[in-house]
Amino acid sequence: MRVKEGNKEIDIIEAAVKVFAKYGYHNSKISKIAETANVATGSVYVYYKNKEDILLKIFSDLWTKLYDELDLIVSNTSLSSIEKLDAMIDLIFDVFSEEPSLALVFVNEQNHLEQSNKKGFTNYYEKFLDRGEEIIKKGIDEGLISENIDLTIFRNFVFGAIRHLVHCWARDPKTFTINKTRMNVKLFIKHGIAK
Amino acid sequence: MRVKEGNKEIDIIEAAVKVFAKYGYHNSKISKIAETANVATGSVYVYYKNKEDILLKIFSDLWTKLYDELDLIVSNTSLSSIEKLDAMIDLIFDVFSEEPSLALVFVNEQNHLEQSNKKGFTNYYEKFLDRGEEIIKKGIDEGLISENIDLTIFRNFVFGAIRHLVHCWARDPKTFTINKTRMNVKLFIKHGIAK
Amino acid sequence: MRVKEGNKEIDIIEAAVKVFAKYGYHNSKISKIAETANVATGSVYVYYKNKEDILLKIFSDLWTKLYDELDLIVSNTSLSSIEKLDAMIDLIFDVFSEEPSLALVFVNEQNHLEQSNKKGFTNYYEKFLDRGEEIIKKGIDEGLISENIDLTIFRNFVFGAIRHLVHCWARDPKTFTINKTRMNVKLFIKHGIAK
Amino acid sequence: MRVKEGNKEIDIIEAAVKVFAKYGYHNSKISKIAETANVATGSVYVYYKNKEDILLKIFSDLWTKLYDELDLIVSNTSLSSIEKLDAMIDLIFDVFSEEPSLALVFVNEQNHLEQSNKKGFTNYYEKFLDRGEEIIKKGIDEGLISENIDLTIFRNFVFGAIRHLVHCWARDPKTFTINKTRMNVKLFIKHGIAK
DNA sequence: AATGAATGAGATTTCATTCAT
DNA sequence: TATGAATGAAATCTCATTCAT
Repeated sequence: MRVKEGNKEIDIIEAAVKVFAKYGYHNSKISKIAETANVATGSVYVYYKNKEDILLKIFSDLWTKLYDELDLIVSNTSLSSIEKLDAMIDLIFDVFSEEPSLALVFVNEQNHLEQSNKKGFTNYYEKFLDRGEEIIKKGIDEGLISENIDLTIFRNFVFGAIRHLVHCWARDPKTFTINKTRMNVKLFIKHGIAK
Repeated sequence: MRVKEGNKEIDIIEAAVKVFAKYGYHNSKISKIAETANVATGSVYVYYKNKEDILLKIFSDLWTKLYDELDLIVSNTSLSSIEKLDAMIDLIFDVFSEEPSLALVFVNEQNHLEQSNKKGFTNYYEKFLDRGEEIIKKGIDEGLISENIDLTIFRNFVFGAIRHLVHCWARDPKTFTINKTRMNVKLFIKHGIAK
Repeated sequence: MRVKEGNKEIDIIEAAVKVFAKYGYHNSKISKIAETANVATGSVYVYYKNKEDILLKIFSDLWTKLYDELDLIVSNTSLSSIEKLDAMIDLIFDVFSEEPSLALVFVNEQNHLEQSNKKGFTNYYEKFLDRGEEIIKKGIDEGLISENIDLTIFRNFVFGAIRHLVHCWARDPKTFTINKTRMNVKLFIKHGIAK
Repeated sequence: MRVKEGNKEIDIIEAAVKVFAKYGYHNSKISKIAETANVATGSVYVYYKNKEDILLKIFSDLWTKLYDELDLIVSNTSLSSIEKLDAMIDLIFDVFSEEPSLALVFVNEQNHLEQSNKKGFTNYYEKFLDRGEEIIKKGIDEGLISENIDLTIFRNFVFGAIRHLVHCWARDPKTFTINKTRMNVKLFIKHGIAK
């Protein structure tokens, strides 16, 4: 259990996630974030260099978490490649379904950060995708997955697809039920839609 | 009277696509767009109400074009559903591969517009997806496509996947060759990756 | 009878009176005046040097008209000073009651012009007041009007009072009926309110 | 924290009165007001929402002050109605003679505010006139003032007259000496000019 | 004379960031 | 550390005026 004991550094991040999710990065004011975090405007700059730095922290935390969890899956020797693939998809949906605001920020602002190409962010993001790619490679080696696919393309195909569906879910959770969505995704990825 | 030489209305849009692609919508200054279009700053406002109006025009033009072309495909009675699906994928890649800047704007700013939810935009975008969905429905009826898929989820799955790959291509055309990319996409969508 | 035969110079003035009355001088756009006059924007500048020039023309026309009519009254040897005073008051109310828009422009923008202190305007305005002052002087000489009044103060007292009442009337003609208003004004000026 | 030295809120208002008086509301730039107040441009917006808000504050302060002082006069049981009327006239001249700039702003911009009809302003202005009207009503009841006058017209007659004279005084204090002016005004209002 | 597209100077306003306390 | 008043650079947008036709 996390106890809320006035950790401003964390409060600010949590507030920023909410505010960025609601208004978008560029329309979010530092003063609004500070207010949401119950902190003075100036205090934000005690913990973060500037506005972008906050976004950077959000994403690096996110990808670190995703990476660490993915690592457990990949390292788990009792799972087949296909099962790992499923587990990876579940992981992503699980992480975001806990925090819809984070999902929105992730979807809307990831491009922004990629453009400014900060280290510490790209690192973890790429590492995550690399780790996911290992699953597929293994699957190919084991003969479970087709050898005719381009791994780089595939991983971005999946990334884009899931990101957009997370977006859909965050905006309209009734239509895009987590379980229905993830089930379909697994199906599409593994078997496509052709009969 | 002073008469139009050239076509400033179009020049401005083309300039805006370039500038938005390079700097992102929020970091693009009207003065930069005007400069790029060889036009005075004020002239931008002769043709467009404000900055967002320009973006709106870019997107509504884009989706109108995509819709019209998709319409031809869907109406073509000599194609099977699967062939139509392939043709739709080709269409998207074709449109963007002609204009990498437009591709970047499309990828980065679509969310922005969806949030402000302007008419004239959402209309065409949704209509395009609706039309694409018809292909799949037909395919299901014809027994070519699995009946176990959720159409709404599927269309967003594909939309997100392709959008991200277009992005990848625009940023790194060497790695994400148009042909290799579209080939893989068709494969993934139809057959998935499982053997 | 004035025949409307496409005299742009006049059309523009009449349009300007309407537009200034509705939006105020500073919020009135030349393009709106042109539109109202059924004339192209550029044509306004064929007849008037700039925006202020239009206002100047409105006021100089107004004061010229008022002056000429007042001249007739003052020169009329068959009227007593008191009757002339009454006639002057009637004159002002008559002129404005014909054109409520003009009344509003008069009230709201006179100060603006006085500040920029253009000739051709101040001239007629001052001449009008001078001519009015003659009536009072004569009345004093004839023993009809108190000799204890400061003429300069009096003329501005009356000017300010009537101007404001014209304003009241233009904004709320039901409450400030022309006849009731002018009757009261005559009473106040001549006899004050004390019993 | 950085703490208020001096009082910028008041400094800005005082600067605005000067600047509005000199250039008129529409020709006054925020940057000029800020400069005059020895404050950064942005600081103006810390205290006031926008330019009109500043004007609003000036007027509501003014009318509040006038109202409060008039209240004392009206409530003073040792004065006759006629004496109260005189005191009211004195009050107005006293308030403005302390601050010629304020007088000019009052005269030139009151209409502007009436048009945009903001609350907090109209309230106090109308309340002041209402309170003044009470004096007249009482005077009528006491038989000191003629019962043949329309109160609404009268109050606007006086308001317009005095406003314009305040204007004359502010622009040319030599000619329109406060004392001479107020003396004449009292005379005109009470006894008119007829012998 | 008439047009209206084009101009560009300039003003308002915003808000990330600073810094004195 | 914490504050929040103060800053001022920067960007959008307006519109009077111009001028090529």
